[in-house]
Amino acid sequence: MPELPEVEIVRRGLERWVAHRSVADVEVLHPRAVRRHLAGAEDFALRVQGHRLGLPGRRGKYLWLPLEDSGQAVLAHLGMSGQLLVQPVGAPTEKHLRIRVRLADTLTPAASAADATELRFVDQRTFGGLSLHDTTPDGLPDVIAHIARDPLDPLFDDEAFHQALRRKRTTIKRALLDQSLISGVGNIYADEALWRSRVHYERPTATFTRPGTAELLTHVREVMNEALAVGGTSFDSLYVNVNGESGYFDRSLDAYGREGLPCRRCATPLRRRPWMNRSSYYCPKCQRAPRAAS
DNA sequence: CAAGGCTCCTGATAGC
DNA sequence: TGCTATCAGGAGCCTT
Repeated sequence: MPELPEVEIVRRGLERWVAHRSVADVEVLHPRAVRRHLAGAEDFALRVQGHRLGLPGRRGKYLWLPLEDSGQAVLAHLGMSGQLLVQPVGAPTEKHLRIRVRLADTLTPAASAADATELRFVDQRTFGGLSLHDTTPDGLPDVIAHIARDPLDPLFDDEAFHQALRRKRTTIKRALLDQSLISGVGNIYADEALWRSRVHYERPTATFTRPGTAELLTHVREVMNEALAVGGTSFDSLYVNVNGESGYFDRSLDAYGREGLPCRRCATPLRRRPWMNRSSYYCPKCQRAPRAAS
């Protein structure tokens, strides 16, 4: 399930293999994979083809490919199970191939047709998709202007984040997953960062002290950087990076998915609690529930 | 306006 | 064995 580190790995793959190439043709195999396009998938395809692709950008879990000289960009979100694969032309079609982007040129003038590759969007659960948007003057697709910077962004404002927590009347895990406050954190890394910080997921955000917020951000960054260092997490075989290679960070998870297994700090069995139609994993001893919470 | 809940989707797995 | 129920969950959208 791609979170910031996984999406960044994909972005780097696109930069290496797809940037500066031109779109020859777009084939949409599943209409739902094209998002927010009232004119339909066919119109989306027509508008994208013929353009040269610029350097891929990323904000949080969104990534995009600028269409040069158009003021527009193709925005991608991988959802839960989405993959952007660079595959040899003619490679067997994936079972859940949704969109195929044929590229007009090869990587080098000397490359033969046998080396030609294409970009494929593959997505089993179709929570993800591609869309086309105008870009703001700073190059951001306009529809993601509300997405906050991520904690690895040099311009992320720790103090502003702390003040936002103080103002909110919500709980910390909800805040970590609120992409308008801090982007790139999903269910897995939220649980990991909270476990490292010894903070219960239902702690009210308004109770955070400045040092407490600082420690939490430190752990969010640690978790993300460790995942980046090994190329992202994968544990259900649905996520692979842009070249189809699985990550292996899942072996390093301390909280997520470890219900009943001993806490790596205190050996207390970890618990899983239903939470917002998903699960929260935590150590009942290290991460004490706030008094107001159940 | 803020907060929280609902919903989209498919496949693996558990349970009977 | 084969069916059904449950779970996975990002984020737009809706309700309160």
